[in-house]
Amino acid sequence: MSDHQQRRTSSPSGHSGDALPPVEQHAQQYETVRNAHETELIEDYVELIGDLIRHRGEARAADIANRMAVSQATVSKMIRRLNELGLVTSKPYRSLFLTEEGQKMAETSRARHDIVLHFLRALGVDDSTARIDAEGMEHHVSDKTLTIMQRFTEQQIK
Amino acid sequence: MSDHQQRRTSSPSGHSGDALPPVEQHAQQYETVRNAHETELIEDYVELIGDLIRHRGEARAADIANRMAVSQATVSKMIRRLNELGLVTSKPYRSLFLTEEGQKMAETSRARHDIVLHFLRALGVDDSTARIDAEGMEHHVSDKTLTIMQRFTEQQIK
DNA sequence: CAAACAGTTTAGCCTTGGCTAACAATTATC
DNA sequence: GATAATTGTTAGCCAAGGCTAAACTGTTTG
Repeated sequence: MSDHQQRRTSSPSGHSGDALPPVEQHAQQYETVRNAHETELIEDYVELIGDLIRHRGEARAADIANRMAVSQATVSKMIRRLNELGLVTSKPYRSLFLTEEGQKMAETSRARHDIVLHFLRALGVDDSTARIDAEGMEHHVSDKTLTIMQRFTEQQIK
Repeated sequence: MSDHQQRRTSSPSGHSGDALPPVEQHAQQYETVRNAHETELIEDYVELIGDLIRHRGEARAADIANRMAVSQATVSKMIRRLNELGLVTSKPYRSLFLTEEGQKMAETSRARHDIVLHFLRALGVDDSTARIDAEGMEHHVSDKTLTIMQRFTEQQIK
């Protein structure tokens, strides 16, 4: 037990910033972030594969490596994982396909990504900054917040 | 080279979603995210240590472990890294202190965190969701966007 | 003041996600 | 159609960030 002692009930001296959240809530914040990190990369790959298929007609490992700025070996290894996870199907030396589940994930990711990106632009962020920020943020925005962002964007446009 | 072939200049069929960004830009997005991930955890630890010191008078490994929902062994190992990075000083079995540099990092992180958190609340996100989202988002929001968020929050309040 | 307990550290393990180098297959080119 | 170039795979390395179990230190308390 013990979040150490509980002397000094309120904040000690006149410092800035909010109070510390209760331990359980605080712990949950960090856990949520760690969980997001586990799926994040997977989603990025799947999303990119989906985008490549949509925009170029096929997804090849070399393209993925280029666009992710990562070695082909890394992509190859990752594809094996995606296979094991049942997200893509692939025959050696051939281009990739998404499974049902993979397509669903790609779709969800892309939708989320778009909402965040459009939101940032609606907020007044320039395009290239918005793209970079969106890429990082998308995995950490809850559905609730996503909904609010979407509403905001629509209002801004109308 | 080659982002594979460039046939099909514009987007193929009437699909939704934005076009793919040019390879270099796309690659940079992913690189930025990867870089953020490297510093992210470090910043979280330093920020939390700073918060504990500010709010409780001291930072002990057990508190960190509790609040991060992580084992003490993990914290211990991390503290060694923070030491090597010159961010904290520690004597064995004693509580932690931030170096000059560590304090600067804690301060910056906290400021960023607060901006994002207050922004989300100003947007209309409920407190506990805002806290969780802020924790994940803070490391992926550029300075430019941060400025815009801050402006937004101020306007909302006034 | 000795024993029990709480806190810390160390050792050793695991998975992820990078990398390079070497090799294999496919595709393009002469 | 042989050879060169491109693309894909495999093997083996590394660091980061988790974990558990065991050993050690410091503090509290009977």
